[in-house]
Parts: sequence; C-alpha cells; structure tokens
Amino acid sequence: MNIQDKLKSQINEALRALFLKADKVALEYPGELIHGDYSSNIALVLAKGLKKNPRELASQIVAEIQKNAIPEIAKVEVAGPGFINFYLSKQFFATMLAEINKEKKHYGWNQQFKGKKVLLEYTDPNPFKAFHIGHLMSNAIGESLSRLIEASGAEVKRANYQGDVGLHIAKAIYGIMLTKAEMPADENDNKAVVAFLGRAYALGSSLYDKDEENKAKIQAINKKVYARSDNEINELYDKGRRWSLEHFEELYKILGTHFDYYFFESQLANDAVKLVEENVEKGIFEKSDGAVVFHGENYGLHTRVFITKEGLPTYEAKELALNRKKFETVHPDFSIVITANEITEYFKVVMKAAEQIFPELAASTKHIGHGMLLLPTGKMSSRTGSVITGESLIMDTIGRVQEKMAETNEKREKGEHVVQEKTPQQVAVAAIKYSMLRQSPGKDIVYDMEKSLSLEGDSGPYLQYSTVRAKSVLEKAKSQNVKGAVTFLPSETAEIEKLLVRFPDIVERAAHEYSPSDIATYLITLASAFNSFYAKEQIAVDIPEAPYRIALTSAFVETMQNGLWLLGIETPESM
RNA sequence: GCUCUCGUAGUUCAAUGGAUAGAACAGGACUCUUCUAAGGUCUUGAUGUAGGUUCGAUUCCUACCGAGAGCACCA
Repeated sequence: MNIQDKLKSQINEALRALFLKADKVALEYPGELIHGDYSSNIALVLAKGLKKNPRELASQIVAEIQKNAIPEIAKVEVAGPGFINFYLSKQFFATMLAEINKEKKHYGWNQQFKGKKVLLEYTDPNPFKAFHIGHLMSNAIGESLSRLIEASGAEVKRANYQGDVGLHIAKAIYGIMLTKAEMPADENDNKAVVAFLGRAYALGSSLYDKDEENKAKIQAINKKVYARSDNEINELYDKGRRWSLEHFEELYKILGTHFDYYFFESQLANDAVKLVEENVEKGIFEKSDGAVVFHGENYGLHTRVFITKEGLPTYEAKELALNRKKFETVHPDFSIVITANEITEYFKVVMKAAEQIFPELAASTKHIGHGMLLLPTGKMSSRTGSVITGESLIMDTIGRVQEKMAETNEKREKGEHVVQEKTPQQVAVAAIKYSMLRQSPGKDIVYDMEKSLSLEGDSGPYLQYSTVRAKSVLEKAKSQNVKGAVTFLPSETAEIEKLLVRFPDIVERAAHEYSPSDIATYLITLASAFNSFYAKEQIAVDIPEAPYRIALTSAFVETMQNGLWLLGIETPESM
C-alpha cells in the first residue's frame, strides 16, 4: 500500500470512529510545502451537510487519527479554514530516497495502461515541402506522449503519416519542371536538394494562385500523379519523394525519435474513394454539386467534401481510410492522432463520419490538437517568407549553443572541462523541445528566438545543467570513496526530498491528461529546489551528513533523468 | 454571421473548485580561496468587464468586450 492509501485509510477510520462517512476522500498536495506533505479537505466537504464548523470537525478527525497514528506520520494538524495537513516522518523520506536509488530508470513509472497497445501518430511532414516548425511541435509533443504512455505500462507504437500525393505535390512538381536547370548536380548534397525543393514548391504555389492557366496545369499534374500515367512526372516524383524522406530521417535522428509504421496518402487514395462510395449507398455520404460530401450539420458540425468532383479523395476521405488501416495493421487498443489545432474541426467531422461506418474504431480514436507557433510579430507566413523551418531552427540553435559554450568556458578558470561532441546538439534540442512542451498542449506558443536561445531560467538547458552539476558532485564523491546511505538522518527534511516523492504521481497524471507540460513544470521546481540546496550545503565533503546528501543527490539525478527522458530530452555528460 | 479555443505582472508561461495567485525574462541590490555562476539570495509588479452557482471561483454557468482558428471540392 502506498502512502496515500495509508493516509486515506487513516482518515476513513477516524470518520468511522466519529460515525461519519464520506463518498470519497481526496488527498491533495498543499500549494506550499510548509503546509505539509499531504492535505485533505474532507472536513470542509462534510461540515456543510452536518451543519458543523469545519475547523471543529477537522480537530475531531485529527484527534482520532492521532489515537492510532502510523509511524510514517510525523504530525497531523488543522490549518486554514479546516484543512487537515499531514507531515511525514524523516524516516519515511529516507526510505523513499533508498527506493528511488534502487528503482533508478523506472522510478516514476506506473501501470495505468498495463496490457494496452497504443498507437500514436505524429509529426506528419509532407514530402516535397519543408519540415516546418509545426512538424517539430507535433514531433516534440508526440514523442513525449509516447514515452509517458510507455512509462504507464502500455506497448507503444509510433506512426508517421505523410502526404505524398495531393495538390501540394503537384505544385512542387510543376515548380521543379520549370526550374529543372537549377536542380543540384550532386544529389547527395542534402542541403542543396532540400533548398531546391523548397524553392520549387514556393514557385508552384504562387503560380497556382496567380492565374487559371497555371492552376489548370497543376491540376492536370495532380491527376497524373495519382494515376502514375506520365513517365516524366513519375521520375521527378520518385526522386523528390526519396530526397525528402531521407532528409526527414536525418532530422528524426537529431530529435531522438523514430517510427514503427509509416503511412502514406498515396497508399490510401484508392481505399479512400472506395470506402466513401460504398457508404454513399448507405446514405452516410451524399452527392452534391458533383462532389461527395458528409453533412456534418446533422450533428452540429459542418459539411465537408470527401471526394471532389474530379473524383479525387480529399484529406477527409484519406483520413477516414487511414483510421481503418491503422487498426487493421497495428491492432491497437487506442489510437491517438496529434496534429495542429487548425485540423481539430475537420477531425471532428471525419470522426463523426467514421462513427457511422465503424463505431468501435472511432470510439478508440482520440485527437490531440497542438497550438501554432507564432512569432512575436504574429503568424508566420510562407508568402512573406517570414518562415523558420524546423531544420533551420535546430541548426541555428546548435550554433548559438556552441557560442554560449565557448563564452562560458572562457570564464571558467579550469580549462580541462571536457565536453562531448554531441553536447551542443543535445542542448539545442532540449532548448527547442522544452519551449514547446512547457505549456499546455493546445495553446499557441509565441516563439521568441532570442529567448529560446538565451538558455536561461525556465528552459531545457537549465534542467540539463542542474542535472549535470549534480552528476559531477556524485563523481567527486565516488573519487573520494564516499557512498550514499540513508542511515544518518538529517536534522530536517529538505524541500527537495518532499518534491522527489511526488514524481510518480506527476507522471501518472501527465500521462492520464496527455500533458507533458506537467512534467516540465515539475522538473523546473525540482531543479530549482536542488540548486538552492546545492548553493547552501556542501555535499561530497567529510562530514556525517555526507552519505545522506549523496543519496539525495543521486535520487535527484535519477528523477531528473527520468523526467527529461519523458520530455524526449537527453542528459549530457558535461556542459 | 455561425462553431470551437483562449483572455492571469511590462513580456512569456503556471495554479485536480481551496490556504498568502506561483515561476522565468526584463528592471534594481547582493553573491565565485568551496562540488560546474548556464547557478544562488533579496526586491518591484497581475486574474478583461458585469452578474450567477458555492462554505470557498483564475478554474464551473450566463452575457458583454477582446484575440486566434475553422466554416464545400487545399492539406
């Protein structure tokens, strides 16, 4: 039985002794650590029905608890309007530190999704187009959620769905055809190739909007891509698709992510048309102006086109087919799709249609929308060119980290500070991912390049730095042959210990709420508490408190590394 | 116009219906003979407006004001 269940049963016993009963006894963490380790509002909840003074009732409950208190409880008291605050014993925290150091990598894991297979789809970049910041966000969130769910006992499968057919491809191919002369001579020069594709898409896209003639040409290419009926187009298509996909894999490596399944729109187009047409007969879809639509109005949504009058499936139809295909190939218990918020309303319509066709699949599918990335000046626009691609963001950040590291090293007197080659990349990825994960998913993020690069305060590098510094203390202890132990207890329980004990709860809730930001917020608090401790107390020195402090530092390192892992962030050896 | 999301310090974000609304950045003042100062300590400063529900509302409900996204053949 964990400590929370023990405390709850103490409360329940006290209530029974007072001939009272509560439907549910809730324990919460007090907002301030000085208010104890756990708190219950049970007296406030019950007082109303009993027409009693809440503080008085709380005192009675406390008196009962004190009669047969368990050893883990150091103190129980009434506070504020009638809260019952529990203070746990030093021995309890000592035992927990030993526990954390024993569980190591798995400290904080839980079993809430035990026996489940969960499929997550995220990132979803489009071949021929840049890997932009939206994809980076989807990836950061999706990877973190995957790890949270995995840490909750599920078997996790990662999927990436890529739009390798559709009008955007036709626009890019049209652009390529017009600028063939500029095609990079060296096809292995990834950077040049990607830049070339980007320019080609931009050109095709602007011509599409410019006049009807270009528009018609692009639409013709679009049909040919679907039909694979034109050799020249096929060749450009295959080449461009391959370039893009190889490039994406390089980025995934840097980001520390990988996929078990890849789905492509091209594989779904035929299925999509068939699936929709089959259900026209059943009355789920209707013909309208030559197109096939789903009348979402009947369900409080809006109407969307599933098959165009050209006979081509839209995003909606392909999404519908994808939903089925995922269950057919992966057989998950749940399927989670992570995309930008702008898709949210379409997705509702698609899922409403899916509900009519395969209700059990639709019921096991969940959409999570993430916000857009805005510049302080407003939304990024591909037309005005105020676009930072995901790739350029990563590269610029790595560059800035290198500068920062050089500056810092100059200030340091001991020059023998060895830093691994991959560290700037680890730090840069941490800076970017943290800035995307620190706030609730679903909200837009105002991205301030300078701030993200400053690497200070509320940031990924701060978390890494705190961890690295603690690790170096452990190194020092090791070299002095001082081992961690929880035998000599401190005179007072430190704030950091109280926070360490909360980690499993934080993980469980973050996974349940699909909210990596809970982890981020917690880690900042934890790191900050450790940094205060570090500044105040000496750890690896020859004093009786040293073994306990080392055990504490070690538990901090384990917890931080686990938390950072859940965010998809690596911990460097040194920085 | 309709639907959805959202309004918290100067700025960017927190706060399972609970206690004195927390951080970070920016501003001001301190702090390296010590284990990494990318650190620590102190300090100024906020719940859009008006009602309602509740012992208690940043949180739930209603209206208004303001911002963003979506609303038929693009994804």
